[in-house]
Amino acid sequence: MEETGFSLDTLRYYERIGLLEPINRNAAGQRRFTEHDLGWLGMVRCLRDTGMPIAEMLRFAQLTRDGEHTIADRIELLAEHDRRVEAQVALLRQQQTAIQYKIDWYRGVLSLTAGQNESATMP
Amino acid sequence: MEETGFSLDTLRYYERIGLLEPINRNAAGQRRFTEHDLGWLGMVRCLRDTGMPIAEMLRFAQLTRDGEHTIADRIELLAEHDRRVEAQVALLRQQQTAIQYKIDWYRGVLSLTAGQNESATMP
DNA sequence: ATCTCACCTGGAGTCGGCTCCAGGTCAAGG
DNA sequence: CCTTGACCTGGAGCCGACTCCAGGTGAGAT
Repeated sequence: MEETGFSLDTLRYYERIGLLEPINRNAAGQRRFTEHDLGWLGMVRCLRDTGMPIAEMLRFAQLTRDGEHTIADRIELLAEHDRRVEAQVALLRQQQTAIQYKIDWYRGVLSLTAGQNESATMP
Repeated sequence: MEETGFSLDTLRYYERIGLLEPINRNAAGQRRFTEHDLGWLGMVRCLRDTGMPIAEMLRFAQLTRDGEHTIADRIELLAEHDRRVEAQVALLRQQQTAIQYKIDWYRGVLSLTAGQNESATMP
């Protein structure tokens, strides 16, 4: 199995549920991914890793299958997802700040405690 | 139920699994969250929303229960999580760029098609 | 006084997203 | 020629994180 970045089982699963159109097989019935498949898988990876649920990816897949006249819909779908990603990043940044603040706070406690030990162990 | 940002069921679940220490009750047996509880819940929200699995939050909760001598461990845990969040944000940004690129590409197709229609509808 | 209603409990169910299993098929290497 | 190993299939199982259910309780409104 070529390194698509997904496990074989996951690829089979994606094909089963229709997120991938039926993959071509060689004489022995084994999947042979085309460049086209790999391109689509790249898209899937991108959407999945940015948190798009499978149900929505299925909708996107359906739109791409339905032809050129769905392009406006596809743009809308992606643009909305893009907005969600934007929001997600903003929230992550904010929460990261809180985590870092907490770490710094702990560091403060730690240096105070070290100070205490210092004076306690140096009478 | 006060707005902790979690559903009542989720709060009960968190208490059951030990992510929250047992919550004080009023005479009727209903939960009354203290400021301390709310502070901890804020932390939980922060960690959860940045993708920390419950198992790791449980570990963090255990460390805080175990007292001051675990502070170095807590710093380490949070610092490592912080690194993961950093990586997550970087990846999201990258993938967002790909999504935006795709949107632009679709827009290009769309304007070409519109152009075609234009010339097609204007003989 | 009775009704509504928001909470309580333990336990079971759901959902998304995989992941594993048993049994079978080919192709190539020793 | 036989074994190994990577793939095939349909279907079942698993995991994390909730979410819902049935039956019950006490407090306040009508």
